[in-house]
Amino acid sequence: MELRHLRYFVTVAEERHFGRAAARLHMAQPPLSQQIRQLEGELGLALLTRTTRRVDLTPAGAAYFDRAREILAAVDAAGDEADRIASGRTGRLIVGCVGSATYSVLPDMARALLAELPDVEFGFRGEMLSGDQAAALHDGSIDLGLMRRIPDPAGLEVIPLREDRLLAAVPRGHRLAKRKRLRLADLSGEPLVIHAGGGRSTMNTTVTALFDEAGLESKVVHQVAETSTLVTFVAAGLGLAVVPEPTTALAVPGVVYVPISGVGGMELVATARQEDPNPVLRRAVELLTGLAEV
Amino acid sequence: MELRHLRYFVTVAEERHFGRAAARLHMAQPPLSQQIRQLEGELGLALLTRTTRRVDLTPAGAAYFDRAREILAAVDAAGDEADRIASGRTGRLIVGCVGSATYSVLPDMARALLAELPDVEFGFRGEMLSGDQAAALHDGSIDLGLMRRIPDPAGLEVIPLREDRLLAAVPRGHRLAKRKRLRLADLSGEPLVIHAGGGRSTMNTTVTALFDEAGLESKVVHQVAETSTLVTFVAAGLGLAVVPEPTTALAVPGVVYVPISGVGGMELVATARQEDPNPVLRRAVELLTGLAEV
DNA sequence: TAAAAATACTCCATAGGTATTTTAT
DNA sequence: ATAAAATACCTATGGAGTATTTTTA
Repeated sequence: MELRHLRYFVTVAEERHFGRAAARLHMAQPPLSQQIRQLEGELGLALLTRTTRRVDLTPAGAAYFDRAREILAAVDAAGDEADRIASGRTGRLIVGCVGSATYSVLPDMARALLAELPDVEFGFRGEMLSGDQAAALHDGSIDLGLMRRIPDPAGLEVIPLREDRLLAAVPRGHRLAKRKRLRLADLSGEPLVIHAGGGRSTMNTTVTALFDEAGLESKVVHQVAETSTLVTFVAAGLGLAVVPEPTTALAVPGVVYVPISGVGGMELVATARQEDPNPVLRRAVELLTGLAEV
Repeated sequence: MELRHLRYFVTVAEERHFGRAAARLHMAQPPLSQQIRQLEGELGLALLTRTTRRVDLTPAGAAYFDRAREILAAVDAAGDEADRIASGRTGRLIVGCVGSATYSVLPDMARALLAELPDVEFGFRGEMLSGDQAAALHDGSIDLGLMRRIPDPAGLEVIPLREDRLLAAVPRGHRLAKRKRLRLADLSGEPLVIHAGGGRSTMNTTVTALFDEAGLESKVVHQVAETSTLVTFVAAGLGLAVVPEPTTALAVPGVVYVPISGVGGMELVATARQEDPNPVLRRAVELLTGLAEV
């Protein structure tokens, strides 16, 4: 059976006349009769009762008529849907994000994406470590990652977004809290709260490396999984922390942010599977490239 | 576009391999490739990404794959549904019924029909006058009528079901209530409650005709639309009534039913549109014919 | 270089056309 | 008597087959 049979049957059922139906279908009446008979033969039942004066639907034909119309509409709808997806107007996009960008960069980006692609279904996963995002990109559980630059982004496409200064998060009242700026050495010996996750966490690796390279002692008193917890711990006076600038969006009372001089910033990048054909991703990448240039 | 394209695409999408898909479809690989390309051409978009090592679905292709499977399943389901309807296993049947049969014959029949045709959707309309049922059959608002035999059943098929004796409904305590049987003359001069509806009501016509033919006076004090009201009025002592035997199923306290001798019974028949092709109706008619013979 | 899809061509099955007959009102 | 569907037969489009080339991992 083919869609042709359904199209022909629907037209005959609408016209209740083989001649008029054939005209509407731009074909002759005999082949139309043949095709309808062929359809009835395949179904093994009568869809129409014909006399020379009347063509009528049998009860089975009436039900089949309804179904056939639904099927033909579904065929059209499937094409339209595919078209919307292919053009990037509809689709799904799961975005991962590191903790430090979850509270300022991610909301801004979500706003921009939703404004530009209103019919796209977005999923946002905050507080993901950069290394976990790379794995999630490969296994397909996210389509786009907002992460720190990682050493080996094999098979991944990297779009630079911004460079974030490093700040020290200091409890109000601490001797360093009044400083306009400070140097890494000022933190030497101070109790530190750092990100958990070891090598999978870029913040953990970076902070540890900075102290090591400068030959300074890092006295880690706590390792926490979420950026929000990190800041809360500082506010509670449990220690100091080194954070990228967007973390200041977490304006927790009792925490003061002081820029650290003499250390490089941390790059925030958007990452996607290389040559991922998802048109929504392509449009999102274009949009992010534009935003980064501003 | 034809179902062939959907079948081929679904198979390729399932196998992710043109060669294996072609084998499953019992055809060669080149024409399969051609048909898929033709489908993509008609849709104006890519459904698959092919290399010599991998065949993958594009996002649009993944969506189209889901839809195509739904559509193919719908095509099968439509055929199955038509088949069930054609064989009378599924369908709709609206049954009309006269008041006197609404309370005993109709429930028995409903039970029998539902037992035999469990997937059929029945609709029952009780308390319909025979004339109204004939009209309802012609305009399609009922498919089967349980009615009294009418004089001119043009275009209708009539199946005799049973002959109902006529009884007098008498209030308890009335002088006739103790009689084993009575004659029509005993009712002459008594206050009568009869069915409303004039010529459209067979009960009305029959009772009126019986008195006229016997040259007896009929003293009609009330005309009511429902059989239940008729019996209630008798119970309330407003008058006597002539009713067919199945009405006794309405065992209202205070009403005694006494057989009337010397008058014919009233035939109850099932009526349907002549040559109505509805298989459910055909099966119902068979069933009723069987029941009537018992 | 080897596996797989695409291309080039050939063939025939069948969708669709024309002429005519049958059927029901 | 007539309108309309069915039948008979013919034509030709295009779906499917075979042989070969191209591509990429």
